[in-house]
Amino acid sequence: MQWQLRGDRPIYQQLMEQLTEQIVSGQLLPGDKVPPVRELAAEAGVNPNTMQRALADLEREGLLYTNRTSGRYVTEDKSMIDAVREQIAADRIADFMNSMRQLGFTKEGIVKLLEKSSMGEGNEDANK
Amino acid sequence: MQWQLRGDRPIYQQLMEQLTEQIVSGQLLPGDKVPPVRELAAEAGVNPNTMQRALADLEREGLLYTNRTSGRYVTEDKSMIDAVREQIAADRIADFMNSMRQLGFTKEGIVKLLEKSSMGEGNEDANK
Amino acid sequence: MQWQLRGDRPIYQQLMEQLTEQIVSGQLLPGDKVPPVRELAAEAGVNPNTMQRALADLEREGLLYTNRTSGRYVTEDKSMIDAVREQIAADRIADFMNSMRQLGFTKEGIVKLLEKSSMGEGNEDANK
Amino acid sequence: MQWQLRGDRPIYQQLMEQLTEQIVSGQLLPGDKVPPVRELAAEAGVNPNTMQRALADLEREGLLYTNRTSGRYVTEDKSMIDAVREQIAADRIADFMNSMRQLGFTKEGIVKLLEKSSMGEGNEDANK
DNA sequence: GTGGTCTAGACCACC
DNA sequence: GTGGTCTAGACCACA
Repeated sequence: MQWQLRGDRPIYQQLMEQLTEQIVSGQLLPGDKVPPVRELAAEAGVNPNTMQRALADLEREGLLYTNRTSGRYVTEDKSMIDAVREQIAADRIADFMNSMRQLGFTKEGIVKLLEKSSMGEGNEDANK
Repeated sequence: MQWQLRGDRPIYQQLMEQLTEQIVSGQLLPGDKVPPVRELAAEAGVNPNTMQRALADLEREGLLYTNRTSGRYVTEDKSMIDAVREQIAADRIADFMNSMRQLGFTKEGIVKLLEKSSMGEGNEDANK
Repeated sequence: MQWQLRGDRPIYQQLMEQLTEQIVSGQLLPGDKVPPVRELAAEAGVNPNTMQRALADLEREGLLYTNRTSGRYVTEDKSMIDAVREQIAADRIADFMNSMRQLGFTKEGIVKLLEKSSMGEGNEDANK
Repeated sequence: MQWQLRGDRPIYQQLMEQLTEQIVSGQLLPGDKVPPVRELAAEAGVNPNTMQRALADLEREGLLYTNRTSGRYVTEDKSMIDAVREQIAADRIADFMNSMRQLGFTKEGIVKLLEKSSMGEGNEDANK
């Protein structure tokens, strides 16, 4: 996994976001084992405590669970993962719409532009 | 005008972007006088040289022009402003679509969500 | 404030419990300023980070809130404090009842003994 | 029998308490033979000397007696067992009441809560 | 080898 | 001076 960290926001937050993206986008599937804290920390180039905090916070959110001695796993509650994905999508849509409106576009105008735009194929299952 | 500057990218670039946004969103109209460099620089809390560079670059792009004796003005070439707005919009749409696709959404799914979303009223004139 | 810490459970948990007791018992009133993290940490003889964690967790629970530069305060939501007190009371009652039942007492027998027992005066307001 | 031992208090004390609980709760009846020291020690995972001390102390209290040739037995003096149970109950009640009063409850409030609480059925015979 | 906790010490933003 | 974050390094329980 590749990590993109910037100094302008708490690192643990960025780690949480990127791990969440891995989960909601299906790169980490329900029930999958998450690599050990120390391994992820080394990968991301952060202190193990920082990664630990990110994982613990995701656990409080319900996206992960810990099996004390065997490691951390992605939740098997697909509806929770779906809910998180829908929330993230809603946030991004709101940001996007505001940004476009700032440029003087209306909702209808945006939809028209979007329909003309090209895009690679997504996962149909995600659009329930 | 309120300026949002961050230390992770060239300041003059951010100034250019925000001035461009002012122009394409109609907060600065074609032919409007742009405030003096020193005034803008003070407002933004940057060195006048930095603001000067941003304005000069926008001038090279054609969005501004200088009347040596009376100051800087927004271009009166509306088609150029429109072209810039369309370019910015296209970039934002591409970013947005990629980001949504990463979450597992298809173009059709995104359009559906967008149509359901609420948004304040935009300027119809902007959607030529 | 006097702190009682034992090595058999996480310290931050014990700190949370004792701070919670301070709040639900009215020794810290709604809106009261909580002493600075570093001061509490020194008082309790723990690392500031450990006290910080306890306070941050209480904040997530809603018992405290932070005013970024001026310090931490007890929530002014009295109903939340009441809810916590009722929960703690319910837990203690359950433990007590189980322990007494283990000794062979029935609920009626326990109530009878309790009525005979002596106790200092409590705060009537707490028994709404 | 399952033993719960912690490192923060003398082991023999904890053994005494748990054996006493067995007796006053009727899991060991008056006149019952107590298993051999070595067996109990093995069960509890403690040194036989430690278990021996616990049993000797209970014997001094009168809850056990030794028949030099056939082993240790629970006392047949039911009134002594009852007295011990009442003492333990009184202690637990006092602790409980203090703890609840600390939360701001009055004796009357506690009794009310207790009456509302649910509890499995106890042994009526124990409430003389 | 796993996650969990704790300490010590540092730096930052904010006002 | 306040809370917030991060690093480095250590120790623990558990299986």
